[in-house]
Amino acid sequence: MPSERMTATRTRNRRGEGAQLRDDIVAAAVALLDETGDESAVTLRAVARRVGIAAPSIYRHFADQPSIMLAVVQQAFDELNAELYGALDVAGDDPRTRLFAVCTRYLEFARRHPGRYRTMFGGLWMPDLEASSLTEADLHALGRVSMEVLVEVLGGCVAAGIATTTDVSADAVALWVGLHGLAHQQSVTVSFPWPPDIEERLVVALAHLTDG
Amino acid sequence: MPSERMTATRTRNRRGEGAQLRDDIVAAAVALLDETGDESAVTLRAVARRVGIAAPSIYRHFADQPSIMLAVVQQAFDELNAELYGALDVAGDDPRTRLFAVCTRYLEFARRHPGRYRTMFGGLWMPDLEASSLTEADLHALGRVSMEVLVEVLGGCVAAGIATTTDVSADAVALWVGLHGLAHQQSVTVSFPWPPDIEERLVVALAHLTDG
DNA sequence: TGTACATCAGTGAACGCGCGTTCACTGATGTAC
DNA sequence: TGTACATCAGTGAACGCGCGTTCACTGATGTAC
Repeated sequence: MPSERMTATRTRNRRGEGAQLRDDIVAAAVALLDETGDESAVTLRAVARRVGIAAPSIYRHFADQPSIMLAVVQQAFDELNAELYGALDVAGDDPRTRLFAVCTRYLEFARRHPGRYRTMFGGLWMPDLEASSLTEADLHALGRVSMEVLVEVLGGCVAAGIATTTDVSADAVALWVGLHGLAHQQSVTVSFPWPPDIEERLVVALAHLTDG
Repeated sequence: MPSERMTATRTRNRRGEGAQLRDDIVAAAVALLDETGDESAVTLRAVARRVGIAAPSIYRHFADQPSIMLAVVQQAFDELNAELYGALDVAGDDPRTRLFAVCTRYLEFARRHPGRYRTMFGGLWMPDLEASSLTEADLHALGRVSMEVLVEVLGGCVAAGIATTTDVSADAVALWVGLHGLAHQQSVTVSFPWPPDIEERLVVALAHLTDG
């Protein structure tokens, strides 16, 4: 009889496959975050219950509780980056289509995983930089891919003559700011009196598109 | 000897002036939030320690712990609204100046009170609507003033012929989204590679200004 | 003016809870000889 | 092929802590008579 009520029953991993549990722990933390939308619900013990293991078992794979959250965030950024590249792959050659494909996919990610999005950009998981093994460069690297993709699609519009941007990288930042504002607010509130074309309005303005 | 170590010593209020403590409690909660930047640091007991009272004394003024947070958020929105009206009062008549005065003031508020800004728009304090006395209309009312001010200054630019907006209220929402994205990210990270003119870039694009 | 009393502002002790973390351990499984 | 042993994956009990909340209370202060 386990001392904590568990929501799952696991069979122990074979020798040499203990690392599998690490992935299960992160997945359970993500599930808790998505379901509750509340970062503080992702406690070490709640994660352990979810996975179906005893709480101390987590220490074989993570140094402490914040490390779990950090792993969740890093994985979430990887997923977001993959989504954006995926949108590019499917989008074809038209620069306007490519721009909107990326922006829409970004917003969809936030809508589909509001808890994760809020956590990624909420700053609460941010490690004490001196206490952690992460460098500030690592942190910036997490979001850099999104920015690179935006620079690429925005540059495509400029090259095609449908956007009047003179400083692509600065306007890519402005575009990201707009996307982030919309994504964040949508990840917080379900009911908000949005204009129906808020996304297009935002992207057209920030990308300085000249051609409908 | 008090049972909890306190950081302040208070003299008890005179009869009939007990309501004063309510303000002190909210002020202490705000101070904790501003200092730590962490909503979860604002516990009932931490607030009591900060005020210099015993923890149960709070129940004379708040039904429970979330009610404190709710009061903090409502007061913060009142402050933001006052700031925006204050910026309008000082700005004079030039519509471009008025637009930038409001936007700049909004961003300054977020930079000056990052913890409060994050809490206001972070959604975590949001009450269970059925458990709370607040209606959804009350919640929307909190942010409506900012939007009205934006509509006003944006409308002023259109009337003066320096902005090519056809739907002022929809573009005011888009402008707010941009401001919020910038304000939020700045309230989370101190080091971010912003273009130096990010604010102007954002406002000019989203307000569709035509004249430098 | 004096006194009994009601009210008000706030206290102190205690409760049960979930948390992160530690420690010594258990039992299955692969490996060396 | 058999067996001793090292390693690995994970456990169970316990710890101290801060939390939100409850309860019966205390002591000062204003008020009615």
